Amino acid sequence: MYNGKRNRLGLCCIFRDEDITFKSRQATYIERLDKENRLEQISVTVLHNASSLVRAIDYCAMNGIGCFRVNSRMLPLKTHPKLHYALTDLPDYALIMDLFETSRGFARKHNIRLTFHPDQFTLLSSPREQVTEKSIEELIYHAEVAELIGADVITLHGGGAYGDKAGALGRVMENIDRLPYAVRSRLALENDDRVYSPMDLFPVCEKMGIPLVYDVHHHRCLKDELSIDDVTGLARKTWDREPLFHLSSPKYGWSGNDIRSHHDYINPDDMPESWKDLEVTIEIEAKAKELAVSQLQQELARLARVA
DNA sequence: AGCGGTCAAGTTGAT
DNA sequence: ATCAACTTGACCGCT
Repeated sequence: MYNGKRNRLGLCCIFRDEDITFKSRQATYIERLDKENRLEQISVTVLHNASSLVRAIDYCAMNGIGCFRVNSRMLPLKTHPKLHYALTDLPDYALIMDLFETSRGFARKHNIRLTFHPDQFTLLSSPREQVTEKSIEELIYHAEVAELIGADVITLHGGGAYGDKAGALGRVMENIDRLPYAVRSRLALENDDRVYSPMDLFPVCEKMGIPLVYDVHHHRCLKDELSIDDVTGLARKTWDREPLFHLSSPKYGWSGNDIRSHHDYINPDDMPESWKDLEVTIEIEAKAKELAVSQLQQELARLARVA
């Protein structure tokens, strides 16, 4: 860990300069192949991704990065309605499992926390049962990979409000009760920047025993009556393990007309002072990826020396 | 090799 | 009505 601080910074999904990549496949292309070729193409892609995951964790270990968020497309098209497959169907199944096992062991050895953040199509608030069913399937897929590689968090947003926040959150709670243990034990809810503030989500978190991922940038975009330090304290209490927070800086500054889009780097002033000495994981959502994490590590270390 | 159009999926709010 | 934004641009066909 850098500078003796107890918090750890996390890198999200991809690298900017480092030659570590994750691939995906397009459904329309795969669909045109016959069954054998479909599995072959997907297998090669998954093998590449699993190998990149090992390298990503290694990079984090070598660079004092304590957390890595894993791309949801690790197993591309795994939950596609027509193209879905089982890991055991893949020709490179054994190799892939070896690499996942290596990832898990490596992450544990170097104390690198692994997380997931499923995409915007995964939500538990929709009034449409079909959407909910697909979402639960998607969550089960994430949990399957999470078990294999040893990831402990799957972060979701509240989703839409549909003109009735209380009703939507009611559905979220009902649907959390439908989740299998592998999902539920990893699920966390994150405040977003236009619908659900921390204040909106705390009651759900409390009732359901689900931790809150506190995104301070979103909170600055969508304020409620709670201060940053209020939410920091309340969010920490929702975790029975190390809390997970998110941090980013606005691309055009706080006085720009779009404060929501993310900057390439983090302005250290945007890091809440109270976070600096907490034992928490802070995922860095910045376009420059590993360069942004590295720069923030250095800035924070420098500021700590000055102070 | 490089370029432009396209990509499975949901919802919101700006234009 | 269209589109960008959201946790991440990457893929594919054509030249």
